[in-house]
Amino acid sequence: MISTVASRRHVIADDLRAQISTGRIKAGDRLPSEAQLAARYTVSTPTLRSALALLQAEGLVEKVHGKGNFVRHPLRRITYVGGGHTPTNAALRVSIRTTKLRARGRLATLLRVPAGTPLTEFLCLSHDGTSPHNLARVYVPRGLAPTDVPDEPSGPDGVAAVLTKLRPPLAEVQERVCARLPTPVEAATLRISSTLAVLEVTRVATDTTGRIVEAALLILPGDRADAVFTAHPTTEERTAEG
Amino acid sequence: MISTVASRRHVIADDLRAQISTGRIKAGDRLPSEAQLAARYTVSTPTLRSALALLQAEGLVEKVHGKGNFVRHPLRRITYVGGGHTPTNAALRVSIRTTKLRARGRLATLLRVPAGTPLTEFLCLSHDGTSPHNLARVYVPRGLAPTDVPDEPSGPDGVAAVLTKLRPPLAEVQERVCARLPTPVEAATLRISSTLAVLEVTRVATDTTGRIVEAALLILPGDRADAVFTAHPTTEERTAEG
DNA sequence: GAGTGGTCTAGACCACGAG
DNA sequence: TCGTGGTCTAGACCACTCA
Repeated sequence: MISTVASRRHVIADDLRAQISTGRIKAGDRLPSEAQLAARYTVSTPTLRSALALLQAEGLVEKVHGKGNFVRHPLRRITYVGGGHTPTNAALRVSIRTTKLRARGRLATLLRVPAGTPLTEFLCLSHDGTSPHNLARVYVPRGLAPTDVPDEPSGPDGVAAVLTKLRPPLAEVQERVCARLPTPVEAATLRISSTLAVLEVTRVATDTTGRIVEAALLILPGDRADAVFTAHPTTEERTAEG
Repeated sequence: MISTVASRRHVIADDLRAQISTGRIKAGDRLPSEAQLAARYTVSTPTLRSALALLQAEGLVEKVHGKGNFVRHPLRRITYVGGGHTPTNAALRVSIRTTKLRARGRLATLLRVPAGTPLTEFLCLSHDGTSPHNLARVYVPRGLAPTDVPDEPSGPDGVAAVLTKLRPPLAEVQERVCARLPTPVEAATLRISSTLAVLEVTRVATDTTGRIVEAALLILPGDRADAVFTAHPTTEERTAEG
């Protein structure tokens, strides 16, 4: 066996987890201070903190510097639907920042354009209620639809319209998914613990001429997001693989 | 700004990371002992250890109790191809354990069968060289193809044959992907740090009659795995969404 | 300023691996 | 037995929040 006598932090984490899931500590509640908890469990503060770290990594507890440890609200699950469907989730509040830049390194490779190609970046942060729920960076070559992409799209609808215009000729959407820990910036933006895994979706859309018209990098918090992909092998494989 | 003066552990982690990526410390090498490193960086052991924890979470360093910290070999990337393709990767060594069990809770829901339905579980552990590279649990209702599923399939080929027999009538494959930290068992099985995120793929295959013929739970180590899904919206959406 | 978490120290003791 | 990592302690000092 790996575990000898179950380390103290796990015992404490299990106890707190049970109290949270049974409702003895409710969502939004502040936990007792770390000093109080340490005293209650008769452990030192570092040990108590390492127990809380486990709960943080599960997304169950959020630490707020100077205020305390809080039980997170049970969050609505996020389902990312793959296959090039437009994510027209009207319930979300989306803030978008548009930036012009030029393709470099990884981005140039993704879009299969030479380095230096002018791009438009849409940096989208979706909010569900008060908490951020996903982070998306969408890159579109500026040469593609120059008149369709205004410098300052009028809010979410503006960008949605732009993206929809790119949609009809789409021929292939490839989505690459990986799991990793967030970068410090991502953790701060999504307000998640830096020990909570994220789901990263890299989406590349190709039009009928084989040209890449969009690359998107989506970051979804792992505690409440999953991505769904549906395939119909019998119909699809006839065309794709004979 | 969040970071005031970049905590010591990050400075140390950055330094070690640079030494590893520039080749000054080579793959497979043992790092100096934690006590030596702590002395070199003039920090206490807990601080030094927390720096190593960062590298562990990235999959860059592996700790072996009683022996030391080792730089992991750059690992071949694993690409899981979605869409119901048979993963016929002959380069992998696969060990399979077959178990008979009955559907309960989550499994019954997944397979849409009543609780108590007899199932066959294939627990597959793939190895690429010496290190484990993915963990799969495949569940097939026993009532489906009773004569096709022998009690003890003769190694990988036996199971591959079984799974292939289930393939022709497949109508839909749905794959749900999420990111999370591994369970202690998964971490031990895959020999990864419990702070290294994994990619979990839940695959459900339906035949032409709408019955679920297979549910699979795949666990892929996040440091080297990603899943790829390809869709052809213009052809697919005509049939799926009109 | 009082209370909170964030980071770090200097050391103790235990468990594992190899000789 | 010895060197390694694994866990824990009892405090120190700093940074943030709020009154």
